[in-house]
Amino acid sequence: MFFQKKPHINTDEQKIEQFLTRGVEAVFPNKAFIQSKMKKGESLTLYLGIDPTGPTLHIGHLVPIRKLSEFQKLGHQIIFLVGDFTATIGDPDKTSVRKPLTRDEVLSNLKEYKKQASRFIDFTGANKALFRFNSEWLSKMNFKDVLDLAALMTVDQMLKRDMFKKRIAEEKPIHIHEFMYPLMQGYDSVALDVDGEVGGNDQTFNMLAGRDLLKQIKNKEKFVIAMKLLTDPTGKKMGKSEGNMVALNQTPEDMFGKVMSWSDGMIVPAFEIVTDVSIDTLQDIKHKLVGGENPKNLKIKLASEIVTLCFGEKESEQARHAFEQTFSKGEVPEDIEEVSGGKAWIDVAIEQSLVESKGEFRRLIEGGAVSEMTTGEKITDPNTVAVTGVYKIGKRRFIKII
RNA sequence: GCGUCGGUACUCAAGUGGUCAACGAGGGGAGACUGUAAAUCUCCUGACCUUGGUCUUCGAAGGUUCGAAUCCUUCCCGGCGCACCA
Repeated sequence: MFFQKKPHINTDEQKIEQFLTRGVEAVFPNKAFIQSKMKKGESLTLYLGIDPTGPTLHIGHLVPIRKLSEFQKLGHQIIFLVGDFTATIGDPDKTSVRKPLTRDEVLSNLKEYKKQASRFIDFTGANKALFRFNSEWLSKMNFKDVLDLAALMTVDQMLKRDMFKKRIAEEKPIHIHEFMYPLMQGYDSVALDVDGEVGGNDQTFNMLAGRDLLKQIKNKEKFVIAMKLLTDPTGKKMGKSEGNMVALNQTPEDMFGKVMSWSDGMIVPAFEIVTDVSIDTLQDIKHKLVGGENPKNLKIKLASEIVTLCFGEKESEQARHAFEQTFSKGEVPEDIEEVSGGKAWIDVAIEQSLVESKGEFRRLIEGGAVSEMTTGEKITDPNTVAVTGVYKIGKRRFIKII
C-alpha cells in the first residue's frame, strides 16, 4: 500500500457518461454500478493488461489504452500491466495453441511498449500510471497455489469459451495449460487488487474470469469495461495476425497510408473509437457519408486525426501532404532511396532489398510493375542496366537511380 | 494399452506410385479501373539459372522401386472409440 496525496477526482457526469459509453462494447456487472462509484468521487484503480507478443503496439491496442488514459485524466489510478509471464505461456487461439515466446523475445518486445504507451499515458507526475509485470506474482506461485486457484473454476465454465467449443467441434486438441490462461490472467486482478479492468472485447472472457476470482478470493466486485474492437466491415479484427494492422512504430507517412487503405466501412467506427472528435462531429460525418460526400475526404480527416494522436499535428500535416503529393497527384515521394545505377536492374533490386528473391523481381517485371515515373516507360527485362531516373515498383516501392 | 482416422506450402484444403513445385479457396503481390477504398476482370505467389532445366519441399528417420507426398518399417504428434482407472 502506498499513500500519496491523491489528486482531485473528477465527478463530472458528462465525462463519466462519456467514459462509460464511447467506444464501449459492454460493461460488467452493469453501468449503474460503476457510475455510482465514480460519482461518489471514490479513488479507483483500473488496469489494462497487454501481452508483449509483438515488437510493437498497434492501433488496436490504442482503444483500451486511450480509455485508460481517460480514466487517469479523471484523477484515478491506472496500471499498465505487461503480461510478460503470460506471454511465455501462450494464449489459446481460435485454431491452435499460440506459440509461446521466449524470455528474450518478450524482453525485446517490451522495450518499445512503455515508450509507445507514454504518448497516451502519463507515467510521471503526481498521479502517474504504474507499470507492472505479471511475472511479479505468477512466477512465484507453486503448484499448490495453482491448484487452489484452479479449484475456483469448473471445466464447464471454461468450455463456455467460444474458441474451445469451436475446437472441440473441429476435433482439434485443447491442452490443459490453455485452461490455465484465463486463471493466470484473472489472478492478475487479484494480485493487483484493482477496482476495474479495461480491455478489448476479445478479452471479455478472461476479464470476467478475473472478476470471478476477485469476488471469490477477496469478496470484491471488480468492474469490467470491454471495448469495441476495431473491425473492418466483414467483422474481421484489425490486428497483427490479420495483416491489416497499423503499428505504432511506423513512420507518420506509412501510418497515414495504411489508414487510407482501410475500407470505407471502417470510417465511422474508427472515428468513434480511436479519435477524439466530438459526438457532434461524429454525427456530422455520418450525415456526410449518407449525403454522398466522397468518403476519401472523410478518410483523409480520419487519417489526419489518428496520425495527430500518435505523432502530433505537425507530423500529421506533413504526412497528409506527402500522401496527397505521392498518390493523389501521382508525384514522387520526397524521401526515397538513391542508389547509383550502372548495373543490371535485378542486382540493384536485390542489393536494395526491394524484393526478396530474383524470381520475385522477374515476376514483377513480367507483370509490368516496374516503370520510370516521368516517362512511364516500363522495364521489361530484368537484365537491362539501370539508368538514371526515378522508378516505382508496384504501388508503394520507389527508388531513384543516380 | 488396443483399434481407428489423420499430420501437405502463410492459413484452410485436395492429391493416395510417374502427367506433382503439388488442384482449389483464403491471404499476399502486380496490372486494368479507381479515391493507394470497395466491387470487378486478368496475371503471379519455393529457390536458382532459364524457350528448358537444376536443386530444396508434403510430421521425422530409414527402406522398397528405374521412379514416392503417395507403398513398407520404426519413431514423434494429434482426434475419435474401446479397455484400464489405486
